[in-house]
Amino acid sequence: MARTRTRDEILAVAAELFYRAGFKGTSLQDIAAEVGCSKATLLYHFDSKEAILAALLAPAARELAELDEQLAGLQGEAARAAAIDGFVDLVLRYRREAGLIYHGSLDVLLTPAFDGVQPMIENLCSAFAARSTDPGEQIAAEVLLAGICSVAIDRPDDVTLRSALIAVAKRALLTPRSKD
Amino acid sequence: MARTRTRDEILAVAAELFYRAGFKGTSLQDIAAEVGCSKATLLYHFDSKEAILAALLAPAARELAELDEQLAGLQGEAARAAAIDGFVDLVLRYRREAGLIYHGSLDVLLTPAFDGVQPMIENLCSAFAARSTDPGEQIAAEVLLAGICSVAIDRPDDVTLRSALIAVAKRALLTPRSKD
DNA sequence: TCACTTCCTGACCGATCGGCCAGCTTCTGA
DNA sequence: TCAGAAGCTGGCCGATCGGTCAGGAAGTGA
Repeated sequence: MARTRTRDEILAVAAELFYRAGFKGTSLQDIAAEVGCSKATLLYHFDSKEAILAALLAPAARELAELDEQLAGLQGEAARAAAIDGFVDLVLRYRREAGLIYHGSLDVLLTPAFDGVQPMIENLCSAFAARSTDPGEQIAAEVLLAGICSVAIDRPDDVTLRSALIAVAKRALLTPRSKD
Repeated sequence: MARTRTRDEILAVAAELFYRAGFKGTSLQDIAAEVGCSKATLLYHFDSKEAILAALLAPAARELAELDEQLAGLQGEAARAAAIDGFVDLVLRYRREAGLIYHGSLDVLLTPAFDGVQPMIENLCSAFAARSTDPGEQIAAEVLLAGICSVAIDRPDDVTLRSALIAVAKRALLTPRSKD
């Protein structure tokens, strides 16, 4: 049973700073100053700066893995619809983490904390594209994935944002293309 | 008349490294090593690391300003159509720079190099939304802007990519909404 | 009370960072 | 030919970085 809330505060502050200033652009001292403790305190609670990042991402990655599992058995439009709903909800629950993925530099993606995430994002993309191999559909899926992550951060109104995100995704991805 | 191509090489290498590793994650020594010169050579050609970033962004920012001007007199669907075409073409011409905007950390946006860019992006967003103040339309516009920037980098095939980006943007943004 | 655990910290470390500077080399045009 | 400009560099600087460590304070339960 933790006796203090310092660990949680570190994570909350780090999430904000990593998002704003980037992982590399945020120093341990930055985090410590914001929390109101020493740098050594951060390193008492976490092994390293990357361990902070990993701990930050763990809950979101866990839920992404669950979504990944749900989608694994689905094909075509069923996969797409489930992916859109699931992903939008996930992004709304983990706004900073999602922003880190798409607003963070690519070097963050190379850290061990992201090891399992990349394949799941690719699976998600495949589901967004209804398992199509058509380049146009794949590109559309990627646009929507990236776009949803990018705009989720700054809008406080979950209800409007959620319905708008789902609506735009469906318009972009669900429009009948049987005439192509 | 420049006697060497060193300055251009610095810019090309910096564009790639800033994109991959972020501005803060790329050191002057990283750039110098890749170019094959000394760090001091970089600083002979550019006043500072940020001056490199500014020089990098200048051409893209110039063209963005031109697009901004073209769009200024347009309303509604005309604004939207012109914005989509213009922006997609701009992004395809400046893939790394566009990636820097959306794949870079927010602290890059706070540098003087980006001073004039932010308002233009907002204008572009307004044009994508056909000047609508409806939150759903604004959100859709932002999703598409971010998404287009995010996927432009890694696809070599301009023709397929261009038509796909324009198509997804129009589907997402142009679908009749008179039934709402 | 006291041994142990948890929590925290100042001081320190070696490495890296952006940038400066004196000086050398190469090129150019009068 | 030569003065000046352009181009480049090794060595250096102060600042910052992630991380280490010995030690102190607070809490806990026997």
